[in-house]
Amino acid sequence: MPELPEVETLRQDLAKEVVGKKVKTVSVFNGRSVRRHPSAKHFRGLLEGRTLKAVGRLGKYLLVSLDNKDTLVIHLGMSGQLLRVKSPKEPKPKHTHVVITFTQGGELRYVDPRTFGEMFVSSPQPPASTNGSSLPVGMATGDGAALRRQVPELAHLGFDPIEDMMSWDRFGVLLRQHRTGLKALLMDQEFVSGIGNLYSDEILFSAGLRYDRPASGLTATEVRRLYRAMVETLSDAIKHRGSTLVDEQYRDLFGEAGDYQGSHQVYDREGEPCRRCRNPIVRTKASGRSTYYCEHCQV
DNA sequence: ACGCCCGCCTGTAAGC
DNA sequence: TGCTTACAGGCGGGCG
Repeated sequence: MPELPEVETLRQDLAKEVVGKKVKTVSVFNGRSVRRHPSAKHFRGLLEGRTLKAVGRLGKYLLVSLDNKDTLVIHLGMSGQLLRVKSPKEPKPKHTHVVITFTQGGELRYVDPRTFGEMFVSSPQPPASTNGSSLPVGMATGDGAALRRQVPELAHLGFDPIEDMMSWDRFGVLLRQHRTGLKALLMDQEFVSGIGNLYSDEILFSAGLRYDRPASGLTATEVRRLYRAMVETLSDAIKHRGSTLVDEQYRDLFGEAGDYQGSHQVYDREGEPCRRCRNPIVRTKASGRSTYYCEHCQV
């Protein structure tokens, strides 16, 4: 389940490996992976001949800038993987849905068993029209706003917790606008983008807050703890190149596993002792998702 | 506004 | 052992 730290790790790898490369051919083996396009041929046409200029990220979305102002958007969904391969002769894993070959040699492969992920080429919104008032309330100025103009399909996403820093006061104002439970709000991509089931549980443990605390009811101290926990947990996970769980298929661009799973405090640790107070970690259901927390450390 | 459920998918694992 | 069932969950949509 690639979330922000895993996607950021891939972004860094891609920036080193594919920027400057020119797309020679695109092969689509499963049209579902490019379902936003009328046809696989349409997708190929927008990509072939283009040079990759830069790799950005917004929440869980990878944004590969092309030399004609278009952007190749990649979302890994639940089980998506990107693999950099030196030789086309290397055996293709099952569920390889898209292969991009470069004129300089080598391939970028998109593998996705559950096909929840997707790739599409996006064109920037023509200027003129609206002002910024349609942007989400949480939007910081600068990069995030520019990315949203560059990729109109992602305009609904909330602020990126790593790219769009903000003051505690501002974060508190945003929290007070929602009566949702904290976990549901952290996972709401229109509020903040990039956090999924695993990191929401880790962040809330780090902040010492329960998953079902109403977002609008936090004290100033708790707002600061939550903001700090969010930024630090995600940053630590990026430093460790993300989480690869036993039954998860997340791998980096070279097929290597992440390293953060050993640092998990609560996720997938039902019944195991809390690393802080030794009480067993509790598992429950919240909005249909497995939720792990410590009854003693989180209030 | 918000909580909750479904459908989309496949691989894995538990249950009978 | 072999079949069926449950579970994993990102996201969009729908319903109460």
